[in-house]
Amino acid sequence: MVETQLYVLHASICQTLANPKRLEIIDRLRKSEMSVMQLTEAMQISQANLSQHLAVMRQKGIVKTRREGLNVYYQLGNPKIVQACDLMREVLLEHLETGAELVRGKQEKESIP
Amino acid sequence: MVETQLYVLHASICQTLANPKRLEIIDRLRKSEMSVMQLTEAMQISQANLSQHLAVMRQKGIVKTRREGLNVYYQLGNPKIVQACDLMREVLLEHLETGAELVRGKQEKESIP
DNA sequence: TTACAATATTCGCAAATTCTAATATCGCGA
DNA sequence: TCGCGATATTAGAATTTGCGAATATTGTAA
Repeated sequence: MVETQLYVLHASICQTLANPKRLEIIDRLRKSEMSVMQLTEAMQISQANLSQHLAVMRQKGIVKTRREGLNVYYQLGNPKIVQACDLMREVLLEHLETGAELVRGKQEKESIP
Repeated sequence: MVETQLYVLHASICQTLANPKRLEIIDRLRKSEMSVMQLTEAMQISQANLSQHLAVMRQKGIVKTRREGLNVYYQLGNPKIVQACDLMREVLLEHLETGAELVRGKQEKESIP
């Protein structure tokens, strides 16, 4: 089944977005491109770790790069990424509204009727 | 930082979508609601495992349930989920077009310039 | 060519995920 | 109440992921 392969690839895209630091990177890059150094300074994260996250996103086409001397500038690879992230954030916020527990550590499970 | 917490929650939504089986479930539910039994028969997966996946998605508000006698019917909890999935699939397909390696196991890394 | 700054990669380990097997719960009819 | 079908939960092993530490690469200027 070719469908199965698509789900696997699709899941790997989601997996790439499934990290708070990477989401913050995306959020910062939506305003403008940034160099690795700029990102390192803006975020609380080591340069090596940042570079790892960027590599993961690069391989999935989520960000793309432009070199300028010693610096490498990262930008979003596809505007649809931002749209998808915004949609997911809306889903999150709507879910928080109808059951405002999650915000402060209460992990009350959603019950079945 | 309240932002950080949001990124963590957002990442957990993405994590929930980061599984091929769960994406297939979402894809099946977009057409119509289905009972656990119907899903079990339609997908190649054990009932226990399916139930686990459904529980994960339930807790994140991605699916919701309706009971009818012994059967529990699942449906999507928010139409925006489908939109987000479609967008991510477009990103995936566009990325595959510009570098058609991934499809057949060649994991050539995206290089920096 | 050498040195240095910016960035990337590799390695090893703790923590998180996923799956199967086994068990539990829930609703209904006899 | 008892038994059964549908669904849910738990436990444990195997795999994957995230991160720090160390090291490598790349581009530039002296």
